Amino acid sequence: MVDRTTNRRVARKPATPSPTLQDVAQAAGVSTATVSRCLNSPELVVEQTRERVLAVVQELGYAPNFGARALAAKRTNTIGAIIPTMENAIFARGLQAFQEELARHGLTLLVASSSYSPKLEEEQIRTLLARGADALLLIGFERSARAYELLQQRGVPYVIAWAYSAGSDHHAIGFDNRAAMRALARQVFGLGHRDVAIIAAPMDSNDRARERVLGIWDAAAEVGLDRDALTLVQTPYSIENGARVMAEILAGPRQPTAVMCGNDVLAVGAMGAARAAGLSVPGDLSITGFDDIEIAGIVTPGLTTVHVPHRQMGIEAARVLATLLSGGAPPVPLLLETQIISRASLGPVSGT
Amino acid sequence: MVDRTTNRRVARKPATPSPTLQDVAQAAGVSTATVSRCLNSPELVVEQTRERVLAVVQELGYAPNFGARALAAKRTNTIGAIIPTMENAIFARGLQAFQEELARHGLTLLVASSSYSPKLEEEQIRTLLARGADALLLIGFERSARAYELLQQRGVPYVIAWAYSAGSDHHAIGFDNRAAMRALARQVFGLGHRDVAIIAAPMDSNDRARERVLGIWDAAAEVGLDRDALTLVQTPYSIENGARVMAEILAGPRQPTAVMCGNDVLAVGAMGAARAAGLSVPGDLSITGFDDIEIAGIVTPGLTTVHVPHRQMGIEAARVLATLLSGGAPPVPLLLETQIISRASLGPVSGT
DNA sequence: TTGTAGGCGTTATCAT
DNA sequence: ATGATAACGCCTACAA
Repeated sequence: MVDRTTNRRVARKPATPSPTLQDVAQAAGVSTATVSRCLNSPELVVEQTRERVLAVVQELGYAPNFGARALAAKRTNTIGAIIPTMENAIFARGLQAFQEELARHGLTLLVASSSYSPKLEEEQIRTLLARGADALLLIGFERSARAYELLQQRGVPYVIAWAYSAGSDHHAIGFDNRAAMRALARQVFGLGHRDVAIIAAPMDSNDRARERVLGIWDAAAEVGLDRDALTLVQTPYSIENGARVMAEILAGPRQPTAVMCGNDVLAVGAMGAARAAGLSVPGDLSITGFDDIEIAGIVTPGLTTVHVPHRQMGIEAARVLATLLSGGAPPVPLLLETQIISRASLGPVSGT
Repeated sequence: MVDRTTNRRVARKPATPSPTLQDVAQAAGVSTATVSRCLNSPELVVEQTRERVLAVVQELGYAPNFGARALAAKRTNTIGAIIPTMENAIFARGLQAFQEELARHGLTLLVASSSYSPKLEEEQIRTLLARGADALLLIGFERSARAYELLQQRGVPYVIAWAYSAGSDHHAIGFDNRAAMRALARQVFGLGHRDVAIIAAPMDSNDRARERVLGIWDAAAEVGLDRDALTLVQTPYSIENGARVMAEILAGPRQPTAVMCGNDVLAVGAMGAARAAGLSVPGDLSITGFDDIEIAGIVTPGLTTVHVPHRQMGIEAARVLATLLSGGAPPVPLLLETQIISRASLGPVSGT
């Protein structure tokens, strides 16, 4: 394939196309049906034949053609997942665990990302279904009615993760974003903070972001603070955005004593900006995050945040789908526990 | 679909299966061939017919069946990418850019991860090919001869990224890991460091990791240091591993004045551990990374590292594949420039 | 236990 | 410009 003289690749189409079931069958001296069985229901074929066939399969490096298989069997053993973004670590760990558990059930993962856009998400759902995904993992409840209709109409099982709602009709596996953030906010207010700013992700079309802000407002109300008393800025998740917004807040008229961020990525950025502005954390300013991703424990000071059981969520989600696909009893929505991780970034309001 | 009385999902298979070309054709009063043409070569069908057909397509929410299409057309407009891991941010940005550029060419991305295992990578190659990937993105040169044979035999175009080798037969788009790390190491030695430890990723089956260590050894030799004089520890990429290994080094007999890490993730972990041990960076200990991912600029002190043009690499890789697929001239391997980013984590050796 | 044969939804080649 | 129709590679009753 390579012309060694000029050391340049020779563009040429395959001399050897992929071997097919036919090829294997012929080489093994059996019918295609038998080869197919060897691969899909080995127990139906007698040991001797099976061994011979599998040897040929090995030798030829045969791999079933996915399209053909999907077409004939009407299932692909493929699970599609649509996550808002692959850029930061938020979903990475959960997805990894999801994948590992799927593999344990003989299922393959197909990932797509929606960039937090409902329109794009719907498109991705369509794409994944056309690609033959047998089931889907979706993040959060919020999406167009059309998207839900599409799923129901096609009868595709799906599970919603990263969010939980008690009375929901959907299979869900997640945690209570609002309650978790409320608990954290109580701590913040309990330490005497009253000038609190919120850096959240864009709340339209992101129920998790919204729920978390609601949690803060809940706690604010408990100490008699009006929600309008809290500065609220929305910006897409990224370290840079967190830093930029924090700089803007610090340049603004009201200096908060604490900044609660919608997630760790924003918080880490905010912390960087605060430090760059010469503020000490938590001396001059307390900062909190959400998620407890790896960097939360690495930054200085350590970030006080809410631990989310990402891996467990991924594993449970995979199990739910596996159960659904094998016709098992539809499990009940599962609520996982979160936990406040107290590190140094949150301290009492500085005495003035 | 949902029984509102008990508020429990009713498990049932679709009343409405996905509409097929047939359905559309029938509803529009044309043949399936015409519908197909409307979708794939609209210019071949007269406007009036086309409009009618497309209206029906809309109405029925028709989406072509991927498997059937792949089977018939023998191409999928899908590009497979096999990256070592999705867990950390190393490949995230480049992959995102890759994806965006692919989309611009009407191509879809399919991601698989190999967990840094050559065996798994080969398996993934097989899987992606079976799934009909028209071309592949691979990371680094090192893989089994079998894997390369498979690719050549099938005539599947592929491009290798994150690495570069001058005399290579492969389409590659990357940077010189060895030279880049050598340049950084020269700075380290230039600042007077002689007790230098290396925290690298496992070097078997990871040419990037190996090249980077070689670069350090190159520079060491230039100042008359034997490579054995440098402590070398290998550990998989993760913040936690970086921290653990650093702790071990600090507990060991020889205290380095500088630690060069194979990438930023390890470096950030190492920095955390150093701080936890009460060392000041760079006062007591200098630390360097590689990649220049986001956290490098966020940690305290900022991490001195090598900037890799991830996005550009992703974009160029996508262009190469698009060109290859459209039968264009095979481009020559492309070498991108890296750049040393000097932040605070690297300082002169403390005077004793 | 194994083989035969029909069909899955598209594309593409011929005709018309 | 459009319509028949033969592949494409595999699965799965059904038969033997």
